[in-house]
Amino acid sequence: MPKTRTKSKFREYLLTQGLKSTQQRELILEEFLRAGSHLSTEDLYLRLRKKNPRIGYATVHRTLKLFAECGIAEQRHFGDGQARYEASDQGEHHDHLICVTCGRIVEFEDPRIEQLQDEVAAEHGFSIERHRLELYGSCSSCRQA
Amino acid sequence: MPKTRTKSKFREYLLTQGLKSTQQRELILEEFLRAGSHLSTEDLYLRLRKKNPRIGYATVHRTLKLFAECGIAEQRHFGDGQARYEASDQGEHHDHLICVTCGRIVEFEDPRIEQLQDEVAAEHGFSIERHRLELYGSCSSCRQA
DNA sequence: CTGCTATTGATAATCATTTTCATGGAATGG
DNA sequence: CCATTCCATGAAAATGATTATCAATAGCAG
Ligand SMILES: [Mn+2]
Ligand SMILES: [Mn+2]
Ligand SMILES: [Zn+2]
Ligand SMILES: [Zn+2]
Repeated sequence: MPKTRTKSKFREYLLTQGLKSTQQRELILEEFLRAGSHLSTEDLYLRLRKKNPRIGYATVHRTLKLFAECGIAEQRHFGDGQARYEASDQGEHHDHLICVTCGRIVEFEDPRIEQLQDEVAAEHGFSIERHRLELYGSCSSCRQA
Repeated sequence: MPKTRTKSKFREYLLTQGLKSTQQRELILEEFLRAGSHLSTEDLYLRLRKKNPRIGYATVHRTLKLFAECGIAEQRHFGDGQARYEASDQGEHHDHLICVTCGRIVEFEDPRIEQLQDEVAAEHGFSIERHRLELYGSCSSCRQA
């Protein structure tokens, strides 16, 4: 959760994998942590270009995948055709409410739902390794307008 | 649910929309209903080519979208990058268990989960218009192997 | 420093999906 | 039955997101 901790986790990952710590990777991680969650590769790329116009899209893309491999970020898909990333909260899990009008995303976690998912899976002989729950609708401000 | 009913619903839709009933559309619907559920455009296209090699991919694609518009089919995305379609059970809803090893898909519906989703949404001031719940894991046969 | 190797970024390749457009076919009204 | 109109079709190209390629560059171990 603290940015410093995330950064050291990433540097450690690079070390153990024989990868190099570079200016770009530092910059991308810095901006990724500064920016709000659920941003697409393009979102982050555009933000980064303002600070360093020499950064390449491919590098941003590869670095975000690295973040995911390393466990400091998670990839999401909300049905608009592009991958989004968010910083991961160390083993914590949450699902999403998405406003189809304004795009607002609210995170939630409901242990009762998680429990029922396990039950359902067990009834069908499945063991779950991950799941995906997204609720699409309109947020209160969009309904008033 | 009965195929004849689905077919007449489609023909009726074509009529009311000023669209034409064609050999291809009849053929595609026939094969769509015959084939198992959750097939991709390509899956259906390949099946159709065996019977009529002159059919075009674009036509299959457009016709599947027509089915969805008309309400006789629903589009799904299970994270493998391609859209899948299944015949819709008239207002009935279900979610999916997906085996990440063999690709098997099991359908389920749990009113308790649906209920909790509504509660969670209400707590955050959202009104849900649709949702998506997918449980990924391994089925019993894949775990034994 | 030097040299080895990973990384970078411009560009091209992929892959599913969607569009384009010339041709063919379905329906309607003589 | 014919003509006309307009929709549908299918081959091919366009799109958009993602991923691969490759020559030039930059970490880093020695
Ligand atoms: Mn989130
Ligand atoms: Mn299904
Ligand atoms: Zn909203
Ligand atoms: Zn399986």
